[in-house]
Amino acid sequence: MAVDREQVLRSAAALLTRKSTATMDEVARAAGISRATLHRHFAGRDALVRALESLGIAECEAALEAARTDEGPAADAVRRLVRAMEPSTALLAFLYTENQLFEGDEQNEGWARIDAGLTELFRRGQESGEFRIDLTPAWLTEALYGLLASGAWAVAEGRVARNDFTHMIVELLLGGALRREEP
Amino acid sequence: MAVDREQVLRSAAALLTRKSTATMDEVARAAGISRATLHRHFAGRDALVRALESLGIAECEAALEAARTDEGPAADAVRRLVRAMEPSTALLAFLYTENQLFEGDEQNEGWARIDAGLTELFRRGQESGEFRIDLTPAWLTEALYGLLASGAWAVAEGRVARNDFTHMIVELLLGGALRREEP
DNA sequence: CCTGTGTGAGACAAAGGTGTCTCATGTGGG
DNA sequence: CCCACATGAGACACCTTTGTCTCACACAGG
Repeated sequence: MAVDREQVLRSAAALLTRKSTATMDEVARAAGISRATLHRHFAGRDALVRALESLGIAECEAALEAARTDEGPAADAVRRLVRAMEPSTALLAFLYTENQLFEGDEQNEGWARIDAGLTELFRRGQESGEFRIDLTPAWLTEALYGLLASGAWAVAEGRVARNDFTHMIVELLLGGALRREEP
Repeated sequence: MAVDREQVLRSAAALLTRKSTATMDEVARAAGISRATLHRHFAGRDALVRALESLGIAECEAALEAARTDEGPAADAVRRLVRAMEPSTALLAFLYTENQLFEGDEQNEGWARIDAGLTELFRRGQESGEFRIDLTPAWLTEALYGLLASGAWAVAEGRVARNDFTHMIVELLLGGALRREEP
């Protein structure tokens, strides 16, 4: 029967997130297929990583779309966004640490669009007075990526409950660790 | 003249942070020495990574010590800690993403001590009422690692000014992105 | 029933990285 | 001045991974 391309990418992402040096053979076995079949669907390791990148970009853009980041209070938009991104975090954590993607100094333009969307959201929050202005939108964007990766990693290692994922990330990103008098 | 072992480790960390798959030859050239000499000082790639791990652990423990995390308000202790860790963040960013270190499922006990120190700091902050209690100490510890790595990455890419590093991380970790009425 | 398509298993050469060795060089200390 | 020692350069075999190929098999559709 025909191989489910997306399911292969899913298992590859899960494996590569844990062990970024996994061989094509390990990736194939993790997907329950043979190395030959894996090669028939993805010309090589590069093609596989590029396909994972495309999948990650597509899911990020879908999440940005679904979260309607240009509507309502920016804080609520961030909450919707993180919730929408949650299923993709394992994949994103892998891609975030795969700095090899930028070696060709020509990073996929999809990332630029996503970065722009996130930066715009934080900028909008600053303009509306919701977010503080001493933390730049670029840093908040970077921090969101980092927290998503950390969260995915912590969940995978069992240090954080999967159910708390969105809450932990959103609350830390928006509210910080300090306790406040008024909610 | 004798090779400066620490300087070799520094340049190796800087290179491997950018390109974790760099070969021994690339590491050697980045350090300005030959592959043969690199091999004389570090038996192999594993030994090199282990040495980097030991260096990272030593610097983290030194930072924990220097920051006196058990003294004064926990928030101030976090500020001192991040400031003390700043010079080590490039190395830490590499080690944080080098999940291969835990393959032998026997992670260096040094990390356990550091984790314990950080967790204890956040726990103390919760107990004193400074930190909110809905974010677990384990998650705050993980988030600190993630933000340090993100920050190091953002600085290396030029997306954040190096001078703002400590401020960006501490303020986001403690205060979050939301603007507050009272300082 | 037959055929075509997709798959698994294995063989194979090529490429790249690794670890070890030798030898020449250059430098600092005695 | 001379010697010991550390280094650089290169050669070498070995190993792992990769990419390709072949062949047999299973299964679904005609």
